[in-house]
Amino acid sequence: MSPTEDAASSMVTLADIAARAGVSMSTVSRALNRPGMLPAATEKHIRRIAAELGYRPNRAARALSTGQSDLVLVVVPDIANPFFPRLLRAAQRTLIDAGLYGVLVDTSDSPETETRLIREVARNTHGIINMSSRLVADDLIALSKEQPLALINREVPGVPGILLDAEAGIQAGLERLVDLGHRRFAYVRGPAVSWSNRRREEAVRGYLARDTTLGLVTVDPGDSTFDGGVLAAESVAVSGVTAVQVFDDVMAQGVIHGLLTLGLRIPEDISVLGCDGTLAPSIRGTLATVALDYEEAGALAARTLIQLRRGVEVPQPHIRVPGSFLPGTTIVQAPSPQEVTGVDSRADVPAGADSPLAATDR
Amino acid sequence: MSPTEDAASSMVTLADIAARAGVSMSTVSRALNRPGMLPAATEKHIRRIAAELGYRPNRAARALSTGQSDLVLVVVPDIANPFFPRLLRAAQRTLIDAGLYGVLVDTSDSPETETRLIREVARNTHGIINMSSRLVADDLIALSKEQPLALINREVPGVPGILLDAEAGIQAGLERLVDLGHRRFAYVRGPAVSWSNRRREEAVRGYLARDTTLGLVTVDPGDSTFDGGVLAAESVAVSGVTAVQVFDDVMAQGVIHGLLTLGLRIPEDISVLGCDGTLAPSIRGTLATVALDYEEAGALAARTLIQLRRGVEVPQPHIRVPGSFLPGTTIVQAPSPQEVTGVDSRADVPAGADSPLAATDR
DNA sequence: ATGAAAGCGCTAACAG
DNA sequence: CTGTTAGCGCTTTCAT
Repeated sequence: MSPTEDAASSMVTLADIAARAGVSMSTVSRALNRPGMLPAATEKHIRRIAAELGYRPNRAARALSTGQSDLVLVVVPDIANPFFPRLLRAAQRTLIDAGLYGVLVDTSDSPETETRLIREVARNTHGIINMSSRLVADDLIALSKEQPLALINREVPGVPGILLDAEAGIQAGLERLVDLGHRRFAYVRGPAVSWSNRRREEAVRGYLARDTTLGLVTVDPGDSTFDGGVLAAESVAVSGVTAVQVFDDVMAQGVIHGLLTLGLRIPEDISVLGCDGTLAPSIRGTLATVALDYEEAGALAARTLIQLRRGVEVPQPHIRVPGSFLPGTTIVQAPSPQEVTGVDSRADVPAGADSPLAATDR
Repeated sequence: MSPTEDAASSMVTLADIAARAGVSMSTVSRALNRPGMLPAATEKHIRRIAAELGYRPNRAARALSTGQSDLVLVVVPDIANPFFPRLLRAAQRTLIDAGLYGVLVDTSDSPETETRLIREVARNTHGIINMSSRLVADDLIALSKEQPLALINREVPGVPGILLDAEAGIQAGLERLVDLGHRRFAYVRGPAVSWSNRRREEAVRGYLARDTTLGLVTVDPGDSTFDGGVLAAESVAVSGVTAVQVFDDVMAQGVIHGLLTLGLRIPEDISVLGCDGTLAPSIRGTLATVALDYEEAGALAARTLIQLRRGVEVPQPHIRVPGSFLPGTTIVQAPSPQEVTGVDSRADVPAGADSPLAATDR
């Protein structure tokens, strides 16, 4: 059979059912939307007829009447960034199960576009799931006062947020590295504006601070891409570290590529730890990384939003979904001590061609 | 400023503008929706007031009145499959520019779910973009009679479709391989149901048929994943080929992994050519592949749908968007002839552990 | 327990 | 050229 009813039956209206059942429209409406309000017999009768006729509510009419849409705006800076698809999938499935529909909007990483599109689209939605928003906190707070708003990877006071927190995974990875004899580490940064980046650097810094014999160098590439990683590799190479934690997997691939090009061996000379687990399904068993629970986080965001739509106060506004260490072949025993070179300048230096020098900062 | 108007002003209605402008609602409606119908002066005046008040149309009301929604259903088998995000992004941007909104639905690769969700959601949308649909042709034909329908990677008679056609890229890649001295090739298949897979195999077969000295072996893994690729590697290894075209990049990574595990060298012993270019932004410069133009295809699908919504007959129902060969380090000179082993069984054999034997089929 | 009726915001005849 | 009017399909008082 055809996947939708034919044109005629898809236009079945409450009035049609009412006529057929010999009751009024309001009765039909009640039977369908307020289970238990009517005598069980009539309710069942009406529901049967509705089913027979293949009735599907006209959402626009309902929205107009109630002033409440079943549309949820889902905002993403870049759908093609492998960080988002699994989140989207989980959120979308949860929404569908609740009878809600997600309108997907890609903001091209631009706060202006984000503002414009939200303003344009949000008029006709009820609820927003905003992933890795590029807006400033104040805008998000203001937005959350107009409409239910659930954030992903933003920690804004008073606004519910789901946080994909790599800390535990990063620290487990670092622990493994320390056990393997590594003492000098680099962290290659991601986008400065990103909550994830700040959080990850904190995690690295926090873990290494436990032991004063451990050293950290941070590298600030211009660009959080594969190419940025390639560039960052120069700084990593001269920094004398034996292990590097990179902001995400794509950059980590760039770092590896860059290090190999510079004549270093991976992992013999330098161990590399990525983050996100986005490449795992495609290129398994190579890059050690931190796997994030996208399914859980996406579903949580949707569930939070559904609560907010219902007017339920969300008790715990910020939920952290922990990531876990995913071993790989890019991590091995630290090279023997005499091969390790120390560095001791102090300021962070961008990994540009001119100043390919990284610096210790603790 | 806040990204949306405040609650009060976001509820500005046509009547408000009419009152403020001292005209009737219909005049306002005309000024806003039928540019040029009114005297330029009044139109401008009304538009100014509307802008001042921060008017945003209530789409539900408009939909109810016109019987036409500005929602477009976008159906995808699996958002997390890297084949789709860039298509989605392009389609979504084109839709937004046309004032339309995409409701995203993921069918979990299941035709049943696809049918159910389309039936449920399509009632309230006008137009469907269906990517790599799992439905049978008849269902799609039926669906296209109820609502504008644009397909991606499905070739269904009478239904407009955009086809990401890897043929040209595959053939350019094969040509390169032939120039490098390769004579015996394998094709590792993707999902049997997939249009892409059939088309790609055809492309390989068609190209190699030009020269009777060229041989082809096909391998049928159980599963179109990284692991399927690993399994397929066994058959590839024993087939005596020196070059292999794999259905897609993810499987190609699996094949490479499998071949390496079996002790073969890549690319010295076997050259590998992937397809899709999905891994290119993350792992550049390694896998030779066929880059597809997702941006063009996604935009074309959206534009086609927009035409259909306007009642415009689409002249050329099936548009092929050609892919192009993307060189990589997995392709080199064929090993010297004496190293090459021939195979000459004839039937396709699944690449299972029990029968790790591939077969020549032309 | 059920029906009648008003109205959500907008569009589209139909008048003037 | 512009205003009046009647719905679109549904929910929701308010009566009965």
